[in-house]
Amino acid sequence: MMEWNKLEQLNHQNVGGGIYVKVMTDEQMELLRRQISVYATICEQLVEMHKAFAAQQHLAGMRLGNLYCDPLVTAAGHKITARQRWTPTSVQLQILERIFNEGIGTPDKQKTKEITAELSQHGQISETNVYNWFQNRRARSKRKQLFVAPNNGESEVEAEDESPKEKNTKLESTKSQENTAPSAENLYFQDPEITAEMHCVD
Amino acid sequence: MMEWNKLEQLNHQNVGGGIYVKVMTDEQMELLRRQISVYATICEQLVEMHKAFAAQQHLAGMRLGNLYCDPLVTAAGHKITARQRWTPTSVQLQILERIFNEGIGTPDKQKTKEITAELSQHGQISETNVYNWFQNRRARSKRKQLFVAPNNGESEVEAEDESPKEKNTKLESTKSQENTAPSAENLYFQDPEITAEMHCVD
DNA sequence: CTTTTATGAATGAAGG
DNA sequence: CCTTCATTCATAAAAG
Repeated sequence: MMEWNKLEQLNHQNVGGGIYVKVMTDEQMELLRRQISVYATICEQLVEMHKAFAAQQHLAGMRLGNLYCDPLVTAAGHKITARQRWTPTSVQLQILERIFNEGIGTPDKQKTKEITAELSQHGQISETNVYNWFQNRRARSKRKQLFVAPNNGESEVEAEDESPKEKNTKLESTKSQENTAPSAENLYFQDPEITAEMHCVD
Repeated sequence: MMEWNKLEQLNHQNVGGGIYVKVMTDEQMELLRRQISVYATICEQLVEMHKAFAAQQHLAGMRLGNLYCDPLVTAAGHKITARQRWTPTSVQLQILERIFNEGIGTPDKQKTKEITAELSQHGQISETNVYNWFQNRRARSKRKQLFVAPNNGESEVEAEDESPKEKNTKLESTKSQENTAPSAENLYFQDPEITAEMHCVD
């Protein structure tokens, strides 16, 4: 497969002392991840299909057992495609949190650059990371309030909270879009449990 | 299996200009090849098995075709979960992506209608969806550049791109949309290039 | 090691 | 067109 040959030729980098190593860009990494993932999905589909056929008629003759058990595949299959993600260091987190609180919440493009610059002194980080962080922080902070607000207030339910329980409720804000699937499917949606399972499947 | 996060930590190399890139050792490369080839083999075997079953009896009910062609059907035979919002099928995505790249970026009212018409042959979709998609695609592609642009360039690490042609590649065909469980069947049949490469892996 | 939770990232849609 | 919000997905970290 040429792809790798090409890779080899194009991605040899002379690192410092004159040693050549293979280098992959994020894009290439992503491509690989996708390719593998495609196979993983195909395998799953085929396996399911086979099960269906086999069950439908007791053709237990051809077992897939050995295929499933291949050490290289089981469990490893999908993990391979795992993708890395940024994780803020505690220092970075403190700073971000501080900025978020004092901050007036809306870090514009310029501000983002500054923040990124400051944080990069404490570890790897990119502007995108900062951008996403604030985006998520804001969204989640807001969502938390929604769970507290609906309550008449007074009493006690202490703000703080994080009561993890109700947090994951299903806001069934199903505003159906034009393409929502047939009504029957909606039933599935009502039950968080099932939904969760389905997510696991894919 | 090998974790990428670890890879990232251990294999980040500071190449010349201070840019970090991911590096793979020959062993890791080899491991990847083996893993991919395992999938390739299993897929082939499963396909063969399925053909055998299918031929053996015309199971009208479960057509292989349906599974492969309907992007909405997921692997496990699980019904598609109703979505709150439109999600392009992989076929639609490919087309959109293609139009975006070749296209001159500004789909006017008329153009949008045409595109919508074409895409609706591959799944539910509305003009609004198309409109939003291009809007977002453009905006994000642009933002990404801004985040990257400030980069002084320097070592332009790696091969990647720079295909002299144009910068469409650069945009973000890069990391993108692939979060959704890839509809394997579609990619499989529609991207011969990838398929071919993978078969050569071993 | 497996399950659960927290959270980084992706993306359709809405606002301005 | 650009920015922001809402929702979802995947995964690192934490819990069991």
